[in-house]
Amino acid sequence: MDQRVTSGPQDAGSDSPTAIAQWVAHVLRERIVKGEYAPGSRLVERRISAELELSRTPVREALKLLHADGLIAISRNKGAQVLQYGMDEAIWLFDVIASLESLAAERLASTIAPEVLDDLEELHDAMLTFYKIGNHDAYFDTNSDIHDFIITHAGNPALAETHARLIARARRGRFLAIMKPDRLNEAVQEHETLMTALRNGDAEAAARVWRTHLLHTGATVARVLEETGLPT
Amino acid sequence: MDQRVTSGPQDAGSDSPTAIAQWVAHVLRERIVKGEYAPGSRLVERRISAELELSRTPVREALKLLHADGLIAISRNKGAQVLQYGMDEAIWLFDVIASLESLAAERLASTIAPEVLDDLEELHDAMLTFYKIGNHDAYFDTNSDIHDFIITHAGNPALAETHARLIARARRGRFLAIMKPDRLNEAVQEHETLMTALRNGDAEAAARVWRTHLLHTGATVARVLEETGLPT
DNA sequence: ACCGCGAAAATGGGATGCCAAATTCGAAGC
DNA sequence: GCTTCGAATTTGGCATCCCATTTTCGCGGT
Repeated sequence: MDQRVTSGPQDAGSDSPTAIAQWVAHVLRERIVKGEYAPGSRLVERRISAELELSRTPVREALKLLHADGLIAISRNKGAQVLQYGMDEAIWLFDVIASLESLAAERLASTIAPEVLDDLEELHDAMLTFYKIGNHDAYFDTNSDIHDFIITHAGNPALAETHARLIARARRGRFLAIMKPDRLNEAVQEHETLMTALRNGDAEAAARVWRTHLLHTGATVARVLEETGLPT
Repeated sequence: MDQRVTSGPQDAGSDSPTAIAQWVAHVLRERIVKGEYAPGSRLVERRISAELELSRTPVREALKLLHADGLIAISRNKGAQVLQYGMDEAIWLFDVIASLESLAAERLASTIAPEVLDDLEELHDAMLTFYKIGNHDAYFDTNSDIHDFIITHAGNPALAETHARLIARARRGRFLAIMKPDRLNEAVQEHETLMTALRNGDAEAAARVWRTHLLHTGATVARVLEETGLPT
């Protein structure tokens, strides 16, 4: 297999430090998220270095990054192994994400400036449009943008960092779980409720609906994980 | 090479992989938390390797760990730098920690087994005793044990990991902030309220009081940071 | 056939050398 | 005396080598 496709390490912002390691981490992360590396797969430093045609050092750093992301376990003479991902993991993960994004929504509701709200309204409208015309890819992308927007504009860097640490694992579930139409309707309604709360500056309502929204999403992911293949 | 120093890396559980890097990280983390390395200090790989008498590799890994802890920034040719820590950082941090521990308390309240509650009662009683006799060190240690206990027994590994990532920074503030007596009384009362909620299996009340408790703690830390030296 | 046992291979951790980029500092020019 | 430019130094990133430990696997004994 040759992942050395039309985009080498140098494409990913060579100016930033440890750019190569981050590129390697990105490549491996995508493979794990997309299931190309099944849970339990062994990621051997020397094999990956040979495949990507670089030394073990950046690969090793990349594996540490994936470990920090919670995607792999690293043991001494067994290589890095892709962690299992099932119902329990999804529930646990979204429980935490729900708390964090709820906090973000709460803080955002009480501090949001009109022009920031306008930007969010635009994203929201775009999402609604994609929803109505049935463009699922664009819908999900815009949906992710909205969630990121809320986290980013909550004004809490520590919150943003903590959240960022968890999204890789969340994406892992979302990739398997193409939301069902019924859940989709509910999700859109929850988004609508959040917007109302933000417009009214109702922090408590924003926090509540957003936590519920994410817990529902987690439950949906867990359900899909249960229905499809049971890893482990 | 033989890096055998008094109280060297091999003391910290040589069985686990990357034991040396973790030992180095521990050493440096303590120095940062205790203010031995002031904010803005430069942590140079080669200098630390020389001082600890080992090669740059484990030191480099340790620096990555501290970076993941949010204690330092790493830039290409300037060495790792200790991040600032002031009011804002403390508020941000405890906002997130409050959300996480609140979730833990909520989940624990609805699932706690009687024998687990008994263990927690013991910790709680011990803390009250230390409080009454004025043993502040033991009080704070037991207090930390209680917080850890709640996180650990909430039954959510993702939550525990996420929380663990943040405590290093929290300790940084707590080291500067020896709580004031008035806040201490309030804190003890909040602990008492939590225990009541847990005994009654009242998840909502447990979540509410525990979040309040941690937000108060964060505010106290911020206040002390404001009163003492203003870094930045 | 089956069970040990030991050698060989696999594998991650650590040490070290080299390189590129950035910072520093002194000398030259104004 | 002040500014500017360039060379030397500093410093982290990457490559490569060696080592300890674990795993694997084949051979020999029972």
